[in-house]
Amino acid sequence: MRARLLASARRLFVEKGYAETSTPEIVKDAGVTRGALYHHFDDKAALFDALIRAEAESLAADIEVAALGNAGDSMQAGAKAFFAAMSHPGRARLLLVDGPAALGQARMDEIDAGNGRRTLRDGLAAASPDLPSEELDALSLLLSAAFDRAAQAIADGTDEAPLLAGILMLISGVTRG
Amino acid sequence: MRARLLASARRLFVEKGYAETSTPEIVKDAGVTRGALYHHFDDKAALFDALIRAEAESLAADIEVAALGNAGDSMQAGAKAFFAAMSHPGRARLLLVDGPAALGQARMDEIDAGNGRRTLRDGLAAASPDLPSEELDALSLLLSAAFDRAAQAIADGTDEAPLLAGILMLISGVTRG
DNA sequence: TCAATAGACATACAGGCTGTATGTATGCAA
DNA sequence: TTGCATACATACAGCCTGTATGTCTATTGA
Repeated sequence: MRARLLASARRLFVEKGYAETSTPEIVKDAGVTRGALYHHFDDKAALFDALIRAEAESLAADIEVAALGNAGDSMQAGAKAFFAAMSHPGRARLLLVDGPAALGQARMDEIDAGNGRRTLRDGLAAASPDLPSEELDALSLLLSAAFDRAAQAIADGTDEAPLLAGILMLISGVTRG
Repeated sequence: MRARLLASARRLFVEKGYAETSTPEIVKDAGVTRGALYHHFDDKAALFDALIRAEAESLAADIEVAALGNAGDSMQAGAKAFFAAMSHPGRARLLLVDGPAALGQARMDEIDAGNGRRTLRDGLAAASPDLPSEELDALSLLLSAAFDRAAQAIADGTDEAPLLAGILMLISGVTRG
């Protein structure tokens, strides 16, 4: 039941966006009543929060799987794994557009537990051990923004190759000096 | 009247966000009725669209002014001018959070007329004439995402210096080859 | 000068959505 | 079997959006 609601919500949120999807639509799609929805979730935002948490978990799991497949240069492998996992239909919209808008960037960071940025920071720190800590923070923030924007563009149909190349240029530019 | 509505809308949108601000609140703050609002704007989104257009114009104007002041290295001067202009209260939220969420990234790009990205692309092209066109597109997209995220972080209270340094590191890493 | 019209606003209303309060059935526990 | 909690359904109140309608003023054209 909870799962049915989450599945219907995901489909509709991906298709029309969070704000434009009403709870009557969701429960109609799931074949239940609004009573069931408000029994399992405090409100519409809580339903979305649960959905986003599940999506973030799936993302992390997919990245882990893909990273095992891509051996070699860890940064390039990580970037490819991220893009592959992020290309799951609807994921970019949920995690990069509607999530921050509806729940706030702070809550999104909380859900992500800094997963992406932390990994990135660790990679940078390993490649450039002499960077001061605050500079590592700044660079990982900036690069994760670039990653996110690239994933969004790819989801919107932009060719992946130049974006991947661009990301790798940015990273190598930093790690070289 | 239009101006009064836009001013009240801006204050409330900045304070509480677009979705959480109702038209009755706006007109109450402006001291008029909803009739006036719907006389001047097609709907709430059109009011927000007009507000965003004005904000984007102010941003462009402020950047131009600041850029005249900051002579020297054009990239560093441009970055400083961008951050300074973007630190105008509420601007980051309007242009980087609520704008894309409510109007869509496509509409935001249309309003911006690609101003920021185009400038960035021109700068990159001048510094690295041998980069292929599609790579310039990718890099300017990625870097503008980094610029935006940095501006957001600064608006949220993060120290500007490491972010500016990080941006310049990213750019110099790319332009050096 | 006077009627006709357009613009600027106010008022009133219909429909939809959210969240809550209330009702009902089912299973478990004492 | 009596009591209670859980899982839902139904009903309701309040708010919000967008539209329809009314009013007043300024302007235009004859």
